[in-house]
Amino acid sequence: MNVETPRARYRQVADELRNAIKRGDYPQGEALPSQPELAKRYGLNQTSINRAIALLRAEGLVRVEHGRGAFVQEVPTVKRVRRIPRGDANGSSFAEEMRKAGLEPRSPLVELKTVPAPPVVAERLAIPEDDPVVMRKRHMFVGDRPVQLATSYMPLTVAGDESIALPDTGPTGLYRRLAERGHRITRFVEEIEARHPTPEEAEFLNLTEAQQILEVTRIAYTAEDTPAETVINVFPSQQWRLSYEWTAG
Amino acid sequence: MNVETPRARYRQVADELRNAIKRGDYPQGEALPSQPELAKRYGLNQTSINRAIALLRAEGLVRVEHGRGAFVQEVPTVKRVRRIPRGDANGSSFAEEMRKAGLEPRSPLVELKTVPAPPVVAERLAIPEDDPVVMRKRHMFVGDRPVQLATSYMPLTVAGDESIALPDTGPTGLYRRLAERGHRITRFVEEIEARHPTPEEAEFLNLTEAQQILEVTRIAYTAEDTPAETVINVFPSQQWRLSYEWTAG
DNA sequence: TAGTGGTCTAGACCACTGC
DNA sequence: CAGTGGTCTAGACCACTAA
Repeated sequence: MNVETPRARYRQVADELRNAIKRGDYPQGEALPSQPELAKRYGLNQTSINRAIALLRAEGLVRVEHGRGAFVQEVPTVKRVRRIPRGDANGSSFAEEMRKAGLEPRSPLVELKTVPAPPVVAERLAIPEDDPVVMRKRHMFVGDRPVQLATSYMPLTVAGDESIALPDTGPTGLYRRLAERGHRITRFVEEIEARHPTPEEAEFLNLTEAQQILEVTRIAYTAEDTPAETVINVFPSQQWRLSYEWTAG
Repeated sequence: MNVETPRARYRQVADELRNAIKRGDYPQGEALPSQPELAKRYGLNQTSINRAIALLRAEGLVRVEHGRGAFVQEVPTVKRVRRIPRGDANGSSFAEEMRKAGLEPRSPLVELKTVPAPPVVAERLAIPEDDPVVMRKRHMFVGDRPVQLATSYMPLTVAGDESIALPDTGPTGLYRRLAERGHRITRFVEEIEARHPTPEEAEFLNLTEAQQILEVTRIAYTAEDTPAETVINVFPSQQWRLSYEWTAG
C-alpha cells in the first residue's frame, strides 16, 4: 500500500521550503529564490522545482507573480462567527468583526440591479426562473487584500425596489426594512460547500484554480416560510475559519 | 493581467476530459483511457497528460490507482444538517441521516483509550497539557466508501471512565449519560476549517494531498461553561455539504 | 510479463516584469 | 534588455498491478 516509498524529490523540496517558511527563513511577503537558483541548489531540473512550488501554491503558502517571483503569502486568518440565537442572521456584521480583529475593512458595493433570476437563485427563492430579482454584489477587502465576495438576491416582489438595499448597512438593517414592509424573517438556513473558484473569483481573490473556496449560501425565510432573500458568500478557504455557536434546549 | 492567454494545452485536455465525464462518456467507476493512449490522441507527451489528470484528481473528479488506471470518481454527495434548537448537538445522528438519504452507513469504533491530552485538545478543553483524556476514534463508511473520520476527547475527570463512550450510540446518548453524571451540556461551538489532509487521513479517505478536507471541531460546554467534550470531524470536502438551520429570536 | 501511472532530465521556447 | 515563472518534448527509469 505504498506505505514507505521514498518521497519524490519535488515533494521533498516542497517540504523543505515549507519548513523554511514556517521557520521564518523567508518572512511574509518576501520572495523565494528563483526557480533556476533553487534548481541549482537542490541539484534538480527547473521543471521539478516548478512542480514543488505548485504544491506550495495549492496550499496557499506562496503567491506567484509571473515574471516577478514567488512570494510568501501573508495569510491573516479571519474568523466569521454566527451566534445563535441572536435576533438576526449576523451576530455582528463583517465590518464589526474585522475591526474587532484589528483590521480595517472595506466592502464596496460593486453592482446593484434588477435581473432575471438565474436557475440556482430561482430554485432557492422558490420562484419561477427569470422572475425579476434585486441583485446586490459586494467585494470585501481587509486593507488592500480581497477576502470575500458576497452576492445577494431578493425577489422584486419582496424588495419593492432596489433602494431597499441602500444605504448599504448590511443584513441587520436590511432585515429591519424588510420587516417594515411586512416580511418578518424568522428562519435561516446556511449551506457550506467547498469548491474550486471560477476564473472571475480566482482573479478577484488572487487564487489559483488549484485552490479552493468556501461557498456559504444563506436563505432567509419569512414567518410564512417563504424565502425572502438568499446570499452567496465566497471565502478563500485558506484565509477563513467559520464558527457557529448555539445553546442547547 | 493575463486576461486572454491561450489556455495551456494540458488545461485544455483537462477541460475536455472534464466535459466528457460530465457528458457521461465515461460513466462513474469507469477507467479513462491510459496516459499513453491519451497522449497519442491529443498529440501530447505523457508528462503533459499526467499533468492534466493531476488537475482532475485535485478536483476530485477522478481517482487514480497506481498500476491500474484512472477511474471516474463516484461522488455521492452527502449532507450533514444541524438544526438549532434541537435539544442536543445532532439534529439527527450520522446513521439516521445516511439512511434517510438511502445509503447504508457503518461507523466502526477504531480506538477507545485514555491518553495524555495533546496540545490542541488540552487548549480546547481548557485543561493542562498531558492531563488524561478519553479518546474515541471512529471511521465512517457509506457502503464501502470511507466518508468521514471522527475523534472525540473528554477529560477523564468528566468521563469518569472509558465506558461512558459505550455502547457507541453517538452524541445523543453520550450527552444523556454525561447529564446523569452531573455534567449538563448547554452550549456548543463548532468551528469549520478547510485544510489539506495529513498522510494518514489521505490514506483512509483515499485522497491526494492536493485535495482538501473540512475539519469541523465541536466543543460542548456545561452549564458552568466548562468544556466537557471536543469532537474533531474530518470530511472530504468534495463529498460533503454542511448545513446549519436556525430560527430568529 | 506487459501495461498502468509517477517521476525526472536536458533542453527549449514562451509570456510577463522591470529596468 | 535580462531575469522571472509557465509550458512542452523526447526519452528514460521506476513502482505498482494483473495475468
